Amino acid sequence: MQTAYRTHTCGQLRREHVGQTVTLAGWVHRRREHGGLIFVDVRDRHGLTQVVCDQAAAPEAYARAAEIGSEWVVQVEGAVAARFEGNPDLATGEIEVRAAVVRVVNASKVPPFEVARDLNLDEAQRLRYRYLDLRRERMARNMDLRHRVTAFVRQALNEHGFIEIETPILTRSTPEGARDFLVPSRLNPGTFYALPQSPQQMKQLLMVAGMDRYYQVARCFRDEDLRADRQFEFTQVDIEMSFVDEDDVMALNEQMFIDLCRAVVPDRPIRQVPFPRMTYAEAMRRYGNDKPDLRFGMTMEDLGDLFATSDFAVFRSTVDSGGAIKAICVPRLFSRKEVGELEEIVKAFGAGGLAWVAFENGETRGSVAKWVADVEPALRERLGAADGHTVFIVAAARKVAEDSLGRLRLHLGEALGLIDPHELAFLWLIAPPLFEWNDDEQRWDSVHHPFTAPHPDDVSLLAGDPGAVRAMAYDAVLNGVEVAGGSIRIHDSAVQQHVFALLGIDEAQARTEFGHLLDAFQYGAPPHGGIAWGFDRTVMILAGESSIREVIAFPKTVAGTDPLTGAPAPVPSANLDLLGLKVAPRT
RNA sequence: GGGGGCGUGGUGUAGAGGCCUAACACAUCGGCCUGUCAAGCCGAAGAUCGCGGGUUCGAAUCCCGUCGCUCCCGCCA
Repeated sequence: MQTAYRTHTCGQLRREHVGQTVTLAGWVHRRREHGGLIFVDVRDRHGLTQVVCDQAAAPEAYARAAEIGSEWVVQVEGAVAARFEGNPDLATGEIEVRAAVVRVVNASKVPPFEVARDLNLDEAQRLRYRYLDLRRERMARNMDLRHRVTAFVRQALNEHGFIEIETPILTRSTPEGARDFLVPSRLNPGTFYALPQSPQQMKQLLMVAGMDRYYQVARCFRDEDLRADRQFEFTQVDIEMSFVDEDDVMALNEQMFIDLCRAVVPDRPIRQVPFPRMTYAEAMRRYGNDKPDLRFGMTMEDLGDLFATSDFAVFRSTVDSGGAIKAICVPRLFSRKEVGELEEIVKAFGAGGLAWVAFENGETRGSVAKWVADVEPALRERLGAADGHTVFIVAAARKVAEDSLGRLRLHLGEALGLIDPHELAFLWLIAPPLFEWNDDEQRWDSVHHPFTAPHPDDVSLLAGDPGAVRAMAYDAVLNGVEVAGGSIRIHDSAVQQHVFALLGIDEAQARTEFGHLLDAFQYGAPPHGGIAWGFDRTVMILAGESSIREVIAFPKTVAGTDPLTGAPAPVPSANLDLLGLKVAPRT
C-alpha cells in the first residue's frame, strides 16, 4: 500500500512496527486537545491510527495539529511507539505515531453530519452526501464485504470451469415480466432498446453456443416500485450450465453458499447442512409463504378435519365451501388488546377475523373456546399446545388463510424475539407450479419465467390442467429472503411454443419477440439450466442489514430519485428532437 | 394506484393547545488543560418547529392540502 503519500495504511501498524519511522495519510477522524498535547485519530478505509503531537517535542507538527478540523486530509510523519496504555477496541490500539511532521493535504468544510459517529441519519441527507456517508465505518465495512463476496464468487466459479461473459445492456423489450426501462434509438427514431431485466435469453443462447458454463456479475433493470429490498437496478450473479439437472445446479450453489459464509462471516452459524429441501406446496401449507424463515417454529397446522362436523357455523361453512382452517400455536398469552392488534394484521391480508384459544392455568378461554371443547385434545396434540400457550386460527379461502396467518407468524416471530439474528437458515424451495392463473387477463402466467421446463412427469398435464404442472425450478431462501432462483430450461422448441401459447403469446408474436431463441433451439440446443443470485440481498443479509441500500454505493430513494446527482432530470428539447421524442403534458 | 410512520438549530432527539422568550446531547466557535481514545472543564453563537392554508383569543402541537424521506399492499416473468 506504499505510495508517494504514505508508507502504511491507517489500519496496518502493530506492535512489531514500533521504532519504525512511517508516513500516514488520511482523514481527521477525531481530535483531542490537552494543552501541550494533541491526539489526532487519522482514518482511512482500512482503520484508525492515533497520532500524538507533542508541543515540546515537535512544535511545528503541534501547531499544524492545532489548526485542523474534522475530515481534513492530513499527512503525518513520525515514529511508531508503543502506547502507555493500549486501546483494545482498536486494531492499531497497541501503538501510536509520534508526529514529527504534520501536513495539511486538503482542508474540509465542516461536514453536514458527523462522519465519526454511527447515527441513524435521515436517508435523503445520507444520499445527498453519499461520499461522506460511505466514509463511515458501517458503510466502509459493507462495501468491503460486498467486494469480498464478489471476489469469492468469481474465484469459486472460475475454479469450477466457468467463464464470465458480458451480455448487452441495450437489448430488445419483451412483453413478459416487469416493466422495462426504455432507451430511445437515435439512429432509428421511434424505436427503443430495453435495459435487461436479466440476461436470461442471452445466457441460454450462450448455452446453444457451447459456452457450457457461463456466469456474469450482471446489472439488471426493472422499472417497478422500489422497496427496502428492491432497486431499479440491482446485481445478479447469473449462472448457466449445460448438460445438468436440478441437483447439479443446486449442489454447486449450495456448496458455494456454504463456503462463502464460512469465508466472509465465519462466526455466523448455518442452521442446517445440507440445506433442507421443501416443496412449494409444503411451504405454503406450513408457512403460508414461498420463502419461509426457518429460524423459528410456530408452523401452521390444518384443522379443517376437526371442524368438518362442528356446530360452529363459521368454521363449518368455511370447510363446506372448500376453504381452510389454519392455526399456529404461540408459546405465550395475550391480552385482549394485543389480540385485537394481531387481528388487524390478518385482516389486512384478507382474513375476516382472528379466532383464538388460550390455555391458562388449566382453563381454556378465548373467542372460540366454547366451540373447540369437543376437539380440544386433538387440537392441542396437533399443535403441541400446552398451558401458557395461545392458538390463533384463521378460517378463510385457503390462499387467504395461509397468507394472512403466515404474515402473523412472521410478525410474532420478530415481535416475540424468537429469531436469532446471527443464524443463517438456508433452504431450497422446489417444485413450484409452472403457471398461475391471471384472472384479469384471463390467461396463464409464468410463475418463474416462460423458459422454465415443466417437470417431465407433468408434461402430459400441459394441455388439460396447466395449473397442476410443476416446474423444474428451485429457489434458495435465506432467513426468509429469496436469495437465488433458477430452473432447468426448455430446450425443445415445440415445448417452448406450447408454453408460449398457454401464456397467450400467439405464434406471430412469439416469432417477432422470441424468434431468435426459437431459431437457436433448432440448431442443437443442449439441455441446460441455471440460477441467478439476488446479489444485493445476499450481501444485505450477510452484512446484517435490512435494506439493500446499505450495500449499494449509490442507491436511489424509494421514489426513484438520486439526491446526490438530482436524477432523474429533464433534458434540453434539442436532445428530445434528435430522438424524435416529445414530452406530453401531465394529465 | 392505495394504506401507515416520520419531518423541530449543522446532526440526533425532547416538547403533543397557553408552562415555549422552544429543551437536551453531539457538532461548530472562543478559552483552560501534557496521556486522551465518545477526553474533560468554562463560555458563546446557532431554529420564525418542511411548505401553504384553515380552526382558535392563542398552534411546533388540532384540521386540510402539498413536498420530502421511509415501511407495507398492489406491482416486481
